[in-house]
Amino acid sequence: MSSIPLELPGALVPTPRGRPRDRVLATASVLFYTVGIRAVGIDRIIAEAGVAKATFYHHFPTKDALVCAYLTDLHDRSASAFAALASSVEPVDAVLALFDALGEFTCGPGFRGCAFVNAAVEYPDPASPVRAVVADHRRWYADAVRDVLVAAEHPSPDETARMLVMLRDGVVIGGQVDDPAAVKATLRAAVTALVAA
Amino acid sequence: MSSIPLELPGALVPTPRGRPRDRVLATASVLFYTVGIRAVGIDRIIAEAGVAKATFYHHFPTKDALVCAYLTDLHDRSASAFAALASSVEPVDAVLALFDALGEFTCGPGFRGCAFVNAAVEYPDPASPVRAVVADHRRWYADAVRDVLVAAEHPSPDETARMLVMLRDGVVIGGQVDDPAAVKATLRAAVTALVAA
DNA sequence: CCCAGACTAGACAGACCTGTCTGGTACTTT
DNA sequence: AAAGTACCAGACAGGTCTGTCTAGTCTGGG
Repeated sequence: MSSIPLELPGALVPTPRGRPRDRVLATASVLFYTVGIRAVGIDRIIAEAGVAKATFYHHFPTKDALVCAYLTDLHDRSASAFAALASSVEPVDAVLALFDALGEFTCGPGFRGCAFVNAAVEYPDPASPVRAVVADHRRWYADAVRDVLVAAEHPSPDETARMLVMLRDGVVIGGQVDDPAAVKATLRAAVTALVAA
Repeated sequence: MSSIPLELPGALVPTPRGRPRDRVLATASVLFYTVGIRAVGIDRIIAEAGVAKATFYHHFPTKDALVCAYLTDLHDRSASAFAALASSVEPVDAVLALFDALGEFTCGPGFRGCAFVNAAVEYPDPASPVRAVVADHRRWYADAVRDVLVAAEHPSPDETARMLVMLRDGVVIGGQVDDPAAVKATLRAAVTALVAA
């Protein structure tokens, strides 16, 4: 999920400087997103963050806790970006603006899909704490899209929001696995079709 | 991808009996899909398949080769199921029938999303052989949906097919991460909206 | 000054990973 | 009968994983 820009850690957390905990989180965010969560070990994270292992385990009790912190941090920044973009345009234009931004985002350098979906794939157990963070994020996103439609006085905001969430997921997967430019080209027609329905 | 039933190995390959190579492939298919590819080691696969390690490496040179075989096998069965379903109804009804089946599929027991998308998430490098199998499958699926629309004499089969692929990806993700029943309920409205557009 | 807490470096345990290799059994084909 | 092949069991190598632990350094507040 996370819908809009600010989902890509690499583009947002380029500073590996600061306090050790922040360095770990920033380094882990980039590595988890670009390489995968299971594919990155603690040793690599602490080496690239320039932090001792004991310091890492002082701030994060387990690797899974770091994964949760990574996703929670990303959610906070995504929600801020969403709110900023949605409030910067007229309510009627907000949906199109948000999905235009999504199309640009998927075509950006280093795009590797939705960090939350990817995390869910790597954590198949729905009872996992990581999945709880993912579920929270997805609930927020669905509600946020619905609120935008309500503000635009759309006649059926609930069902349309659910369809737009589906579309967003499809765009993110297509941009990750297929050709992002082709996905972006198809996106606008699909949005207008669903909003008009 | 893989659109329709027959993507879930567990429901299709319940027989761990047969020749050793088939036992390995059947066991690996279930484990890869339900637990994840990186999360399952060779030792577990050969133990559950009842096969010696040397026999495994006699049939599959590496684990990645087994992953490719798993996806290729799944693609073959998915394509057969797709063709069977598409040819069993009138061309005009084929799209709805296919997406109805998809909705049922996502609500089925043990549904864990699209095996090809999940594999792509676990193999971030687009140059990986696994990603090549995934890309082939996705090309096939997009073409197959387009062909169905052409047979139904849809006025814009190409763009509509691209939108329907997006929708399919969204449905699969939603069914995997959110509530499958809710996704299924939204699906039909989205299909009709996109096909009518 | 003193001391608590954050930090560093790095060894260590115990488990797991992929892939190789040895040695032996059983079946099938020539 | 002989040979080749498919299969079995399991040790082994070399590496990686998470997480713990020891031991020592640095810094800021009282």
